Amino acid sequence: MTREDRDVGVATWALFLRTHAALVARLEHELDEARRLPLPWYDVLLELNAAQGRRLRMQELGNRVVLSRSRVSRIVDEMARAGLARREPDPADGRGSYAVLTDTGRSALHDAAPVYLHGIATYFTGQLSDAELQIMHDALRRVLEYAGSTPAPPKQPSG
Amino acid sequence: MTREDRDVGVATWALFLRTHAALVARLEHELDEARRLPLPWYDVLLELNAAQGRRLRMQELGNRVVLSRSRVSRIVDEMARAGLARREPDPADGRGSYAVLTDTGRSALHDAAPVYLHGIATYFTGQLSDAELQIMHDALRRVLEYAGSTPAPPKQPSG
DNA sequence: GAAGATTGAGGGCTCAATCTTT
DNA sequence: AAAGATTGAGCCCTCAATCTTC
Repeated sequence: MTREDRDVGVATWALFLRTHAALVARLEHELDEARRLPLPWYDVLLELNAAQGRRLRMQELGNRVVLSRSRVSRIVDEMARAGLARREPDPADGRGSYAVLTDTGRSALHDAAPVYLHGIATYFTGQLSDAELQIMHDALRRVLEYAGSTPAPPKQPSG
Repeated sequence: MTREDRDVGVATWALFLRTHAALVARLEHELDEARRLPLPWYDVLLELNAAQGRRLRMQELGNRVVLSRSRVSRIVDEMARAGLARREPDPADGRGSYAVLTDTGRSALHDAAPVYLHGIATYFTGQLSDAELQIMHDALRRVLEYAGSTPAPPKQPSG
């Protein structure tokens, strides 16, 4: 790797950080503006809707939305209070607890999805060619897999 | 844009979010492990070091590290207490205030840089080909510029 | 005693209000 | 009264401790 290439690497990393910050702020703003919906709530709705039986264990939900179990626990509480989800104990294992999407939640998702999708289409994919998109997809998959495969900073250790 | 392409778009966006979370956690961890240095501190050191006279106005520093003015104000306080930076009033404008890199700060940066650079090289650029890196660089630049150019969610409005 | 989940405590970050200088 | 910066209030998030069930 030449010196220029290394500079491109650091520069790209910096761009990655700034772009992430800008885009997340953007989408959060539009989602809140249009639907009064925090981004993490949207993510939870999305994952629950995609899951078998529209329900997920707390831990699994946390993994998918990239939030700690404790945060998920509180968010599901709030969403339950708002009627978008409800809790259900796991009949097979008394320790486990499910978050289940309600009809209200489902309709909130269908209501919010166009806003979010439009944001992505406008600010992200809209600025990229099909080829770029495909390359980024493959590249990010590789990076993510590597970061996940290696010894990892223990996020919320077992006990 | 075909249906598959749109799916790739959303999937890539999702990967973007997950990869960002994983990588930042990674680098933060290694930097803290090796040098007891929070990532925002590293960023501040970096920007101050790169700046004219190794000093920057609070507002400008905030822009560069993607942090609010208030956060920067507090971080510079902490870093001053740790001896890595100091404050200086702007002689030309009594309202303004500079953050200035100290020798200690400079040496802390030189100490920490290899750790950070190594992390980027290992987890990010190391997983990408030169071509991919170049494409990502150009693509992100375009996305960021567009997100910045458009009416924007007012981050900390003027007054 | 380990696993799933929740609760308590605390840090990071932003917004709004305030203070100072122009 | 506007601009630069700091302070006060409060949300979001995680870690550690705790409770319950296996």
